[in-house]
Amino acid sequence: MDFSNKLVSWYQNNKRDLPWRNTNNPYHIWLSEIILQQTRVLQGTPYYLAFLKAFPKIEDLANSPEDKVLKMWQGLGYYSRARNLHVTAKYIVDNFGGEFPKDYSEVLKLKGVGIYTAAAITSFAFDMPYAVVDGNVIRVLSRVFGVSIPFDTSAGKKQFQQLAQELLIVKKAAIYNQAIMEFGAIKCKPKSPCCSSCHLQDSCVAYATNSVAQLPVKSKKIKIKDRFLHYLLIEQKDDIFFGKRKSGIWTGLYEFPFLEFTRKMNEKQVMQSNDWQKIFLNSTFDVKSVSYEFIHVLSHQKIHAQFWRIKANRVSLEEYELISKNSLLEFPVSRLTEKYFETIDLV
DNA sequence: AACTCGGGGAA
DNA sequence: TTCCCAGAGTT
Repeated sequence: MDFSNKLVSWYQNNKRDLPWRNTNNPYHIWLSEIILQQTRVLQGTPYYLAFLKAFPKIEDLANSPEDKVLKMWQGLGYYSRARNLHVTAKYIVDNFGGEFPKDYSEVLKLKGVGIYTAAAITSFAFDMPYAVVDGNVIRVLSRVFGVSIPFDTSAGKKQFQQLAQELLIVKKAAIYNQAIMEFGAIKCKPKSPCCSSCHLQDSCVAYATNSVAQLPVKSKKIKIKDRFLHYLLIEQKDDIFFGKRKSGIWTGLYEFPFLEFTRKMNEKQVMQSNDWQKIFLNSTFDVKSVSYEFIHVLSHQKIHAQFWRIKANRVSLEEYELISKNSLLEFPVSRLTEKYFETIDLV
């Protein structure tokens, strides 16, 4: 039996029971695919179930306020996914009467849907012959066929895409795509792959050449930048300054006003900075406490954060609004802010 | 082509 | 620590 049919056969006997399988509903499949982008099944599953419960139909999602969508997405990361999910739900309701487009090029046009997700949706929902290429597929193909070109280059992407499309069983697109990804996820794993019990061992180039651990090949490595943030919880009576981020990391989430530095600053240095003095120039203030340093590590940033609790009068901050302290937990916030909330009494 | 965008789990 | 996860959008 050839590679593709072996995979399908393996899949039918070894697949996990996941909540977005065994459905042809394109709304459900789209939702699951957006949630699972760069996200593990274990982490994404509870979000998928919660979204379907809160928004049973795409119209429910389209009619929701963005802040509610972001609040439900809180903790999952890559928040542009949630904003694009919401934008696309409205777009489908407005332009397609709530019915998911069936044309590949139309699906690919949707915000937040790239070539992987377009192939996943059209194949899983409509059994159309588009091969998926995700991290799992790249790993399986690079090892089995000994493809050592870096996958994060344009030439590499093209080569893996072409190989995947050649291997696709056109008449069984949905199950084949599921099979190769499932095989990569639970058998041909990144770190300790199960080669000893692998039914493709005899035909695996990487296994024969003892290069399983060296594949796939990635060319660039990201460098992490340190950021030093001082969040200011400025309280005026029972209110506190809070605002929605407009750009950069955590766009769309809410946060306290903050001062940012490129190096570690002590409290005195922070209070002597121009940014601090600009905020408190015409006001009276009293620093009640300063938290310890929270270390928040992201893929490309290491954030050092401290939270200042300050009572003040006559502060004005244009980009922020004064909200009631006891409503803070209703807003979508980053995991960093959420973790800070877990350490204090807000009232 | 390079950069940006989260958070967590596994080794 | 390092890697990478059912990647996409912007510059």
